[in-house]
Amino acid sequence: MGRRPCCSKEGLNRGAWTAHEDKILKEYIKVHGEGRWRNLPKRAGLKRCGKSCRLRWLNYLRPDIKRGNISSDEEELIIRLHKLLGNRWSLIAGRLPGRTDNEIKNYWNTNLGKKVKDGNQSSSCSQNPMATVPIPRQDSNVVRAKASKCSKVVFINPKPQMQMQMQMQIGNTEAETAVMEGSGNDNGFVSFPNGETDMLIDFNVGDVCLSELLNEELLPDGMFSDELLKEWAQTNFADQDNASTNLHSLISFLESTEETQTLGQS
DNA sequence: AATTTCCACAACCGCCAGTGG
DNA sequence: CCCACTGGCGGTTGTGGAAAT
Repeated sequence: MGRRPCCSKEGLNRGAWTAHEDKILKEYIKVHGEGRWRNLPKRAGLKRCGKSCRLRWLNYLRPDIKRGNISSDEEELIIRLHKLLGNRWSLIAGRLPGRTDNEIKNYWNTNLGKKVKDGNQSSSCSQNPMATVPIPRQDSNVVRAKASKCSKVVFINPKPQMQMQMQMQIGNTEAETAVMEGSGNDNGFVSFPNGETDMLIDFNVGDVCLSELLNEELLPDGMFSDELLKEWAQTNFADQDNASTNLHSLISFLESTEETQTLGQS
C-alpha cells in the first residue's frame, strides 16, 4: 500500500503563482489562519496542492518576510551557522529574522557554497590527535543530529581543582560509554558550577569541533555566546544522576532557545 | 540582432517525524 | 502497536532574465 499523495494532481495549477492566487490565499489565511493545508485549496477555491499553498505562504506571502538584499552581516552569519549546523536550513533561517529556509538554501547554493568552498580548505577536526571517529565527509564541518556522538571533552585553561574524570555516554549501550581520563571527583561525573570552569564539549562527529568553532570566534556575539553554551552545559551536566549526553541535546538546545526568542518577540 | 549560456530563485518532490485514533 | 494524516524539511528541477558570444 503506497502512501497517499498529498493531493490529486489532476486539474491543479502548477508553476508560478499569479497575483490573483496570492490574493486568495492571503485573504483566506487572514480569515481562517494557517494550518489544515490539505483542505485549504478546496475551501479557498484555489486550484493548487495544499503543500504548494503552504510553501507559497511560508516563503513569500507571510507579512514578516524580508526579501532580497542579504546583508554582509547576514551572509557571515549564514556561513558560521552552516559550519555549525550543516544544511539545516530551517534552523539557520530561525536565526535570521524574516528570512526563509528556502531563501537561505538558494542563496547558499548560488553564492556562499562556492565562496566557502573556494576560500576554505583549512583546518579540520581530523587533524586533532584526540580525534578517534572517522570523518565521513571532508567538505564541511557540520553537526548532524542523527549521527551525533560526543567523543571528547576539552578543558580550556583548567583550574587545578576542576580537573576531574568525566564519563559521557556516546551511544546507547554501556560499551559505547567513554571515560575521559584525568583527575576528578569520585563518581566520575562532572558538574558545572556557574563560572567555575572554561569547559567545552567537543563533538567530534566527523564533522565539527565545537571548541574549534569557538576558538576561531566563529560564533557571533549573542548567538551562541559563552553564557549560552554554559547554560547548555549546566542543563546537560548539572544532574549528576543523569550525566550522559549526546549531541541531540545541543541541537535541541539551539532549537529551544530559538523558540524562546520567537516567543519573546511575539 | 539573434542565439547560446549562465545564474538566481520559485516551485516541486519525496521522505520523515509527530500525533491521534 | 499499527496506521493514516499532517506538517515540515532538504534536495532537486524548471524557468525566466541577464550576460556573453
